[in-house]
Amino acid sequence: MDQVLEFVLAVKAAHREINRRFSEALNPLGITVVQAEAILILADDQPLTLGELGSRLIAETGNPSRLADRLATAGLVHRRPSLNDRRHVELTLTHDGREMATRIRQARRPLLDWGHTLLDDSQFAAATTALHRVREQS
Amino acid sequence: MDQVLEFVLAVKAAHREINRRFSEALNPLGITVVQAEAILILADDQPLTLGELGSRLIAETGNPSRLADRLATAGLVHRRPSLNDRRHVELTLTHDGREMATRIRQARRPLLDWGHTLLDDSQFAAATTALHRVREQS
DNA sequence: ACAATATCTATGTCATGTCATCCATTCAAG
DNA sequence: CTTGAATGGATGACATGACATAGATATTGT
Repeated sequence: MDQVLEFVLAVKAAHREINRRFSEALNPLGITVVQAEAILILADDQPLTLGELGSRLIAETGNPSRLADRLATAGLVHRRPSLNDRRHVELTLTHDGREMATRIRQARRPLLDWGHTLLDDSQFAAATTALHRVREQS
Repeated sequence: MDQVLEFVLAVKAAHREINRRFSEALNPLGITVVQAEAILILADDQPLTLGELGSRLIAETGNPSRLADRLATAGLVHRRPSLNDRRHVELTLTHDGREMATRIRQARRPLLDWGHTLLDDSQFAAATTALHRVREQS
């Protein structure tokens, strides 16, 4: 089979497996993989508007307003219209959201440890570089 | 950042980019990436039951009965209960489905050519091996 | 043969990705 | 300043992935 096609299928398969494992690890916390990503992004860099969060989530199009809905409903995120530009919505973590960020980091640690058993550093570096290449070139 | 985490994010990003490009290429055909995958799988190996198709699509859980619904509605796939075991549904491509398989292969060729410009063979082989490792190990 | 179990598919629910559209707000051109 | 364009977000529509469950059919144990 074409080598590019094999690579593409391998990316798909790895993505599903990674999602499955992370989803399983996050299940006790009652949140999804994407929700966890959003919380960690906010924990690193608050406040963010919906659009900024969307860019960091690598969501090509659209905005994560429904994701923010669910996080707000779950009491993890606070939404407030920006004072400077009332088109913007500023997102910040609530107290529960900050606690959740800590629990997410704890929950994913075993997965990262597992990952380190799969490949050595140079292999990870090479694979990551190859994957980045897909996005860099037009 | 943790190397595993970088790898995981790179897999996500590459997956989205790949899907975006393939989706764009298939758009003129009026089908989605997953539908195209299913059609090519059937073109290679007919007939298949829903469960068999599901395995080849690397869908972890569940069955692609709704996917088959849409392909049948679009007139690309024929569904027939198996005579041996009436729990099974046998899927075969219609005439339109076989034509679609050809058009899918044509539509994706430029993408595969583009892929070959990104990395050389050994780089693809290394990356694919690394990605497979994610699924092999438990 | 009958009953319990297993298998395969269909279907419902929820979260997400993607696309399109609408509305409020802001900015820019005149 | 007023009007038109641009921006940010909300929302609807559709396909999908994942999970759960139900119904039909087949298999197994007795």
